[in-house]
Amino acid sequence: MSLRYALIALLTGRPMTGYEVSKRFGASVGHVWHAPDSQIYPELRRLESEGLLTGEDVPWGTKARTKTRYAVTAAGEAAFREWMNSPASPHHSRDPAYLRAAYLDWADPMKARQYLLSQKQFHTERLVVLEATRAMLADRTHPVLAARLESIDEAEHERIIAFRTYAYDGMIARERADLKWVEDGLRLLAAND
Amino acid sequence: MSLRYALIALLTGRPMTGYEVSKRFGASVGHVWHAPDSQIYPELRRLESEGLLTGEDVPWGTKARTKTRYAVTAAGEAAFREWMNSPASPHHSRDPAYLRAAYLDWADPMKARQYLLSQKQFHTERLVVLEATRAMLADRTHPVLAARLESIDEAEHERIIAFRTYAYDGMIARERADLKWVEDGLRLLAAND
DNA sequence: CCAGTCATGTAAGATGTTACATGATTCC
DNA sequence: GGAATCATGTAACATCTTACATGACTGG
Repeated sequence: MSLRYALIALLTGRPMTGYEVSKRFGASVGHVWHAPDSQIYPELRRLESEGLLTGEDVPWGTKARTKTRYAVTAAGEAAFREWMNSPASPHHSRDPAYLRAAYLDWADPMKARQYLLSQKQFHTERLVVLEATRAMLADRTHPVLAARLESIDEAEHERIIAFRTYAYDGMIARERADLKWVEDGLRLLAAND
Repeated sequence: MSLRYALIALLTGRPMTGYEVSKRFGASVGHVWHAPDSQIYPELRRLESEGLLTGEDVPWGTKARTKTRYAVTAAGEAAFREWMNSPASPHHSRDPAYLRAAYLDWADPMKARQYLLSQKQFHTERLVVLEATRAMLADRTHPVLAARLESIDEAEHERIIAFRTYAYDGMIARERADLKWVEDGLRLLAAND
């Protein structure tokens, strides 16, 4: 259910084609919510059919080819606002990392170490990307944020930026906690073998 | 795909009926991996049909009623070990909390505050439960862990407990980070309104 | 002219959620 | 006798993953 709101949220920044949306989901939005193309295109169509987005055919290339540029409608903004104001259902996290960690005694120590090292690399890389994105939000060089700010009263800019960076602060804090945890795991393995 | 390994992992502690498994998923295992009854019972049957578990009918009550007690087979242990040794696919976290946080400017400030307060309560309560469970693992009063240890050479006990508590340390650290983040959010809201 | 990007999906299957459904047993 | 617990699901639907599929356009 969150995918649709992630899509609307993104498109409040500025209108985009499905392809652009899909690229964004591989980058900044993807940090917050991941989805593959095969979910994005159909969901955009569904949102359009429900009147939360408009799909405008714009010419592309030399021939009579077109691409669809989606924009949020007033109804879409209202639906998003309503979702934002609705109470959140408790979120069950289901992270296989904890399951593996708890039963690491069942793994070959070599493989366990390899696993933790790959986790370490994953978190390290993700941390770099998150921090870079947060910096782009803070200094307003983030393209979608910049587009969004243009359509908004300047008095509100600071507030919007504060919330966007706040979300990244949470993700960054979590990554740091996870990274430290993985490093503890490597020490634990080393101590045991 | 992880549900089945969570089930096998739990049952390596000791044999259980579907009902006991389901209760455990509402408690300690549930911290690591959540699943409702409607997933648990069919999956246990599937695992039995694949030979990873055995289902033994044991009498229950006075009449000819029976319940099924599941136990891990050698094949089940092998499959679990194999999974533990396989490289982990990158895990895409999809936490609606970050999506909401990033767009908190769209919410009514009152509702945003209520939302964050409910998040705070959720994390606080979860933290208490996680710490209590971790303590029970550390002092070996956790029933499933205790049962598991009985069937295992004492030289290995420390190692097993270390990994079980290590998993909880990760979840606890994450909860603490999330809690701090939520509190920052409340301060941010207060500063803005 | 060829590689990379832009553009848009379908289809099948796995997984997870929500709601509903039923009855025995045990303990007070 | 009644409430809580034990026991076990089905059914419908939503969501997500994985694999496959196609072709035009752009820049070097």
